[in-house]
Amino acid sequence: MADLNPQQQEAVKHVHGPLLVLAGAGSGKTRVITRKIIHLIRGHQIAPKHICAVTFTNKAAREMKSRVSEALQGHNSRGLMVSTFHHLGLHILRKDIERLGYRANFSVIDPGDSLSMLRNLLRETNGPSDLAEAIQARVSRFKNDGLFPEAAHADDRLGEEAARVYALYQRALSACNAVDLDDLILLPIRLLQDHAEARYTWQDRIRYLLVDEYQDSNGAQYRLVQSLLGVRHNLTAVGDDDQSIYSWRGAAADNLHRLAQDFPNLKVIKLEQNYRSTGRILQAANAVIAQNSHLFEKRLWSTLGEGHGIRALRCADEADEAKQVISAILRDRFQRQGEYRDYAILYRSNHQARPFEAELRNARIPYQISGGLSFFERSEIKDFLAYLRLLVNPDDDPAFLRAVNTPRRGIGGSTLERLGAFAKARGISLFAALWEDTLELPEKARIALRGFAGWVNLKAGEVDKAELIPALHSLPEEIGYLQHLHSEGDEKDAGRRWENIQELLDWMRRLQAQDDGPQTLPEILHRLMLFNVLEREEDDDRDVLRLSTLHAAKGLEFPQVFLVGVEEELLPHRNSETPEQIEEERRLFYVGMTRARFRLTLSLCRKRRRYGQDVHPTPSRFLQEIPREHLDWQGEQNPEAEMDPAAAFARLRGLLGRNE
DNA sequence: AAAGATATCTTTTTT
DNA sequence: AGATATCTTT
Repeated sequence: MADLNPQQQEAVKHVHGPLLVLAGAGSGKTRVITRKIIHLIRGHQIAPKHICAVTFTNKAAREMKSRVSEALQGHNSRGLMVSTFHHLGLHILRKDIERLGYRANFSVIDPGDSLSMLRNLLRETNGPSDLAEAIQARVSRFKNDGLFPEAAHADDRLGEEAARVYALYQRALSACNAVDLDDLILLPIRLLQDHAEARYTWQDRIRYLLVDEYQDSNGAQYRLVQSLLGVRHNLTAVGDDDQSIYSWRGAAADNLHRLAQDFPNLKVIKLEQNYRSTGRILQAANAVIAQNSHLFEKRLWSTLGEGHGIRALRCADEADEAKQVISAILRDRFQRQGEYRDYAILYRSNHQARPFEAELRNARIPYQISGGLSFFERSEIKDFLAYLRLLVNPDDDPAFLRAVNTPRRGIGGSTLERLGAFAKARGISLFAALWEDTLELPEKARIALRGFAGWVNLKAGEVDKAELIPALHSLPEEIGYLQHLHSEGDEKDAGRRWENIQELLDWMRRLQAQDDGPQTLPEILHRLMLFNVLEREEDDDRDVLRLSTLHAAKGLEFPQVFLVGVEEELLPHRNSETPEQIEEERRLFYVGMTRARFRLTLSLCRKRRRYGQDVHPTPSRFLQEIPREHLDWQGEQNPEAEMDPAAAFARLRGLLGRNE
């Protein structure tokens, strides 16, 4: 323990009772959790299966797990649970969902399917189907707040409508034997609340619960944590209210505060020594975040020396910004003989990545980008997964609808509509409905439907018995998917899509080959549903430059960070209006700054294209919150930055002349 | 059903 | 500007 500071040690050694660790950026919080797990296992002889650590992302979970098992070497870490909240929920449901009236082969549907289900429900009930997205967000919000349909209320029209549809939606899901992402938290709450036996089992199983990024947990997750703790209260919550950036998703940073009320004997430890950033970066970040109101006071300090000031780059436009940033990276990398992975380009919203991607491709620099279009949103992947889902759970209506006519089988819209109405009236799935003899259909349609359904049944049995992966490999051919791809687009496109399917199969094969990897199709499928990108361990070791949103950068660190587009309307984002929203934007900026170890560069543009029109952004207000002595403007002088934005804007307009 | 023309919206952030 | 949805025409 000699390599931990006194506060970290205290946190690790505090084993019994509730503990809150207020961990500033770069204060070694992941280390504390990891070490505590090891301490529990080695020092206190706790069986790994009684320890559960919850992280915010899959990646963080993977990292933590590998660090623990590395340190444990001799000890077996089998049974140790390190996962996201959603994964934990899935784990619980896999064991106990039958108590809630679902069957064990339940599907997890993606947000796209959930949206179409909601849209259909709205259409059927003459609701505002054009507002399906907004309603989906509201329903999701209910769920994130831990509210079941009967408890969901709202005081506006849209909310009322959402509450109404929420109930229908849950019923529809249950007819399909399916759950959505939010249910992975919500249903376990219901399970633990209503089923004492399950409650005791899980409370006995999870004796030590450690939660990372606690400031980003939402109401539902808070309730889940409470119900898992039971009377034991062995909770270690680690978080930082200054890094709370998910309130739009229902996260409540005052979950940190609620802990103090819920547990009078809560022990609070602050970690204020920063091991990541050099002094001037930290001082600048401190100055910025000092503008916010705080739940807990803390002040980060570092012993890494003063370091460089923060470099500020003024660029002509977004293309110039990309050019300047990337040539600065190239120059620096050459001088230091460093690696691409030492640099990250961070931005507020995804679309800002575009000019950078263009520039990087141009310069043939390898890069990795966060977010954007996910692998699992590609139509060929969705199609293929729909087949797999159907083999596991034929009642999965969204999967059925997708698979039944891809490739075309001559089952038209009117047939499906009639089938849908029949199923709805009886509260059964489409698959179940098509076997009913009372269903009135043209003979041709009936034969087509039952032919397809018969194939599903046959194949499901086959996949169950035979060697799994070979059986799946033949699937795309068997359903004529390759042909389907070629009939849809050009050669190149079809080839790429086919490769994507092969890649997915390959990924499944590797998942299965892992030590404690999923073995059966349902297991593999459940695992797949919780990823939005194909994540591979090898990816973490590649020497590539990182492009990332500020949100996705949380928890990461880089020797050098380029935080781009530091302009009003972008950061803070134009939709952020209330003081609370501005504070969240400021935290986002703070999170970005504190990712940097020894060099932080900010950039902003004089001109930018928005919706095809030129705009002249003003420097972000956050820029002015950085003490001037820590800010080094590059190139020409920047009087604008010191001016009031309106004055700067007027001056810019003058400089650029008439063209608006 | 498919191609082509036109209108409309887009840019928050994600497990 | 570029992508996507919707409408028109064959």
